[in-house]
Amino acid sequence: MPKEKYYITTPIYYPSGQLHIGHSYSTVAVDAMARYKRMRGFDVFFLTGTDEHGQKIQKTAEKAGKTPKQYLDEMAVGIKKLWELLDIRYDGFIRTTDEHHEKAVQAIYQQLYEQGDIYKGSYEGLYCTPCEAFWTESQAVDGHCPDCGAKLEKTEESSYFFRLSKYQDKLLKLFEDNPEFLLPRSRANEMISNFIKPGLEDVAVTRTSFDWGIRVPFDPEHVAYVWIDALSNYITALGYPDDLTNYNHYWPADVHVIGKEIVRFHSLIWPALLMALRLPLPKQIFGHGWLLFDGDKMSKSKGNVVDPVVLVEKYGVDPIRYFLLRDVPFGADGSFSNRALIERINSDLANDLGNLLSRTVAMIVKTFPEGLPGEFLEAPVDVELDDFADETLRQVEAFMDHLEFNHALESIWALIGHCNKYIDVTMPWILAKDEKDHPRLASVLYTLADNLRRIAVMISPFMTRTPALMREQLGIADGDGEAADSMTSWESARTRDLYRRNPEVRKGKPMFPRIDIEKELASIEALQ
RNA sequence: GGCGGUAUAGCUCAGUUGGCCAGAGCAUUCGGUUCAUACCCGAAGUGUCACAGGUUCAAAUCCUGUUGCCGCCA
Repeated sequence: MPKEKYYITTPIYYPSGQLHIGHSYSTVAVDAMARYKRMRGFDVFFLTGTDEHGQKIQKTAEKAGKTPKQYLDEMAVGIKKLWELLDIRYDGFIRTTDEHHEKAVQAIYQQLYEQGDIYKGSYEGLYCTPCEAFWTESQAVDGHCPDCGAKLEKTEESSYFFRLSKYQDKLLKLFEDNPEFLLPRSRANEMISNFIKPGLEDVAVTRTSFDWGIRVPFDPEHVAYVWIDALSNYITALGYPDDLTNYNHYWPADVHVIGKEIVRFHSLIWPALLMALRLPLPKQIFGHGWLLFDGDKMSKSKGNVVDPVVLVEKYGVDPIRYFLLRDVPFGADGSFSNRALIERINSDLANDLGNLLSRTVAMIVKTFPEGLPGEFLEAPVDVELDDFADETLRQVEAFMDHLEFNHALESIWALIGHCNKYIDVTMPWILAKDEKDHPRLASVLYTLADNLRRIAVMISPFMTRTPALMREQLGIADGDGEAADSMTSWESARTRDLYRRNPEVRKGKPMFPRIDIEKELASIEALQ
């Protein structure tokens, strides 16, 4: 049976500056989902990339004394390095300056123009001369530029428009017929009452005020302006319109994961564009919240941008991935702070998971240096813990269906808590004292080790290094191959009692050393 | 200004269609334990559920108004 496909995307990021923890957040989330689906046997295509045109890129490059292309090539290298650092395993990385993409965008413009979905008009707005940018009435601060503060002038510019208004009724129907098309649900209400119902206006899709962009084929004075160029990446990355092999296989996307600031473009303009092109629509758009810093929006001007590279170097990939996915309810805004991060690391990773592994392995090594014996005496508490793990797995799967990463992790940690409690109840250190209790002790330790094995599988979509570290100590083979797969695949988490007899258990270093929070915060403070 | 969202323990948040003394995790305090990364287990809490009215036998949950914060306004 051929595998079912799963196509998931991140936004394409705008590299006018270094990416921060907020970008990492979207990408880590998509990576976790992609890893999960791969483990569930899907044929996954995970797309990410960069949006490389526009005036801001042009100016940033100029300031750096580089050509846009030079500048962008360097940025793209940096971004790929960041994803490598965070163990992001994407299948495609599109740059909107890729030759294929540029040609595809031109073809799309041409088609839309020919069929009358794009027409010539003029764009009126408030223009800021120093910034060379247009602003709307509402964006302007007292008639002045919100960026530089210069006085704005009313200006008109010739522009081509996309007939968004024509698709108004179809869009309304789309939202009404598919309550899961745009999540969270509140965003859909916003789109309907804020935009669709008052009446959609056509959108300007070309500019003449800058030239770092894709030339519009039917009018060389104009370059493509963001929407069509950026949004179409989701299909051009699959080869559309020339090479349809991947496109036919993967499109439509199963989910576009985006930040809430671009919900409007993805849920209105993008479907309308696809309708105009007579292509299938994505199944779902998920607009997640923002990662705030101490409750404040991150911005360069505030100087509170959190650099993911620094965090990973300091604390490791898995703690950062864990924090992002656990602490922030996907969909709502979350808050990053050094204190919150360290508290999570200490309580969840060091105390709960790390210590559980540590105490289990230590007892096995101490009492059964030759490995767990084949004969042991099972008790109802053991079965009860295994049942709990079964239920945990079911919950994790249900939560993942709705991209509720934080809840999935919460469930797994409830199982970890249950294991710690199980140790208290069974009191293995007492059993160790008397040799005649050793069969019972073997069962207790076996139950713990087997559940740790299952936990290692369940956390695999979220944490990329920890499962291997756990298996190493538990004496479970890792890596590819059937032998390893039987203990590490998602399906193996469904099955209990897989942990072998006489494993080569060895004590390792603590996976997550406890951090002295006050000292750590003080040293961070000192750096600033 | 318009539309929408949100306001619950020190912190981060759950609270389904209104119904037992309002919950979880973390942090705090106390007790237990000692296999373990001074960890784990247990207990104790603390709350005018933003404010003011209203509907109801009954509201954190519905309605109205006010205030704070947030997003969007092509």
